[in-house]
Amino acid sequence: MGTELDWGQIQQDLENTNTLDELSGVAFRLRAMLGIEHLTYHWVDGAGDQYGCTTYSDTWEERYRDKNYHRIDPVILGCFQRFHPVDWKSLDWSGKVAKAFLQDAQSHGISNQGYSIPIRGPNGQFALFTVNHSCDDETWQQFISTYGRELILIAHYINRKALEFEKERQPESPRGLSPREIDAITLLALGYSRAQVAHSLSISEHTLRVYIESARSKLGAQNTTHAIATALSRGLIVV
Amino acid sequence: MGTELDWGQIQQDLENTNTLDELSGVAFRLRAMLGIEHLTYHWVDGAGDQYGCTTYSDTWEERYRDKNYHRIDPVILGCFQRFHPVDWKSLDWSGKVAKAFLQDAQSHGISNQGYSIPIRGPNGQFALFTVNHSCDDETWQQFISTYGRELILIAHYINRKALEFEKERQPESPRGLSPREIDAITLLALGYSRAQVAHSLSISEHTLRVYIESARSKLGAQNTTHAIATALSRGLIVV
DNA sequence: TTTCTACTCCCCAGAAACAGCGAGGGGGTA
DNA sequence: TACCCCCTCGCTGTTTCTGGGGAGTAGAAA
Repeated sequence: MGTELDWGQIQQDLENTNTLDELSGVAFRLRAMLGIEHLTYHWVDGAGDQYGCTTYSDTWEERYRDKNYHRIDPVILGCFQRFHPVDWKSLDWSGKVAKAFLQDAQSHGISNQGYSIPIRGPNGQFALFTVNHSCDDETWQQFISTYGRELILIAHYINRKALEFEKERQPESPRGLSPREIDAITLLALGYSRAQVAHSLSISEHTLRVYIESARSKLGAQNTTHAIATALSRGLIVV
Repeated sequence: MGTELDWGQIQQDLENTNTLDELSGVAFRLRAMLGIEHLTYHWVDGAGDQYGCTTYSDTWEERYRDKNYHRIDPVILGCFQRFHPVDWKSLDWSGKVAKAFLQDAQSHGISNQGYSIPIRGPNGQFALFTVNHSCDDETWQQFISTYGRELILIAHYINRKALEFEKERQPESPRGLSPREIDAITLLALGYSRAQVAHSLSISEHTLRVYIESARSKLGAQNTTHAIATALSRGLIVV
């Protein structure tokens, strides 16, 4: 494994990256710089419309998507509730499905040591940056303590780049919700009924419905529950 | 301004920080290390229940809270929609309220140059790390390009510490949901009606209701919408 | 073996949410 | 000034959800 990263080069490299495909090249070059076996940036989208760049095999990538593994992968589930980087060893692999997943992963070339960094952006965006290698625990510990800070920064910069691409992909500007709309759906998300919300906000239930309706249409949601879920996952409201 | 940060010392300092009050000490020491006038970590909570650590005057801090400035502060509004760090100059200060806010801030000792880094954690947590100084544009540019990466890391580590404090404040042990229950509420969160969900899962609508009911009671939720919001914010389902 | 949990199905009546309509006042922006 | 968005209130009927109840299977855990 190398000893020091050339940040000028990394930033230059990212600067010259203009498409998602080119990001894969960055992944491979970073892998070489770090001297590890695998490196992945994975934008996690609940709908399964996920992408990123990886040095894993295409086979595994496809399999992961086909099997909807992002719903059971302990790495994703664990990181989703954490802020700090996570060593795979500290995750919960006790479940039956988790064990089967682990076995399947290893049979597709995923190494035993892993370290994943959760990254979050606006509107509830969530991504994972992962380094993966096969070695003993001590060597791995050494690697993490040497490169821990650098890995956080790499995760940050790659995500920044990915968000740029995303912005180009969907220039739709999701209009924000008005304060009253936010109040309304926040209280609904807290379990209040319409009547209770209307009372809390000191407005009539009819008025309340107008807010819910407009929030729903702004969010492109099918129904109230969908609107709440959308607002939550976009980070428009906090419960 | 200094030239190189001693990360060992910074991490040690954070390690020894066990309360929110002690975090203020860290802020002052970091300010000295960076050789700037002000430094702020600010946890932004939609409900206004915000806290953090700052080297700003208590007067300004109180005023900020009293006036609910977090609702109009262009720094917060701007950073909330961005991922990358933001120089205050690139924000939109054109509004009337924004100008008044800026003037008020400067009359309370806030310097002209500012650089804010948005940070996000699980469950929609959002915080800002800001450095503030008075100097000309060129000097400031120099400072940012020298310390940009370090500032990102400082923001990361302080936020990690703040989240630890927060977790101590509200410990909870959520029982997991069964696979069928997860399927059910996930589809509901995606906007499906009961009938559609039942059809998708190839079960009767009656059965579906049992799942929703049991999920609701496990989550301690008042109604279906509440259950979905709870599951989402606990990271039990992903949409 | 017993016990527990997960999964499946069924009934009913009342409460709540839904969809779509219209209308007026206030405030800021162009 | 005109325009747009936000906030507020109103009506009606239809669809859906809610909250009780009970009951049987299979598999895993104790």
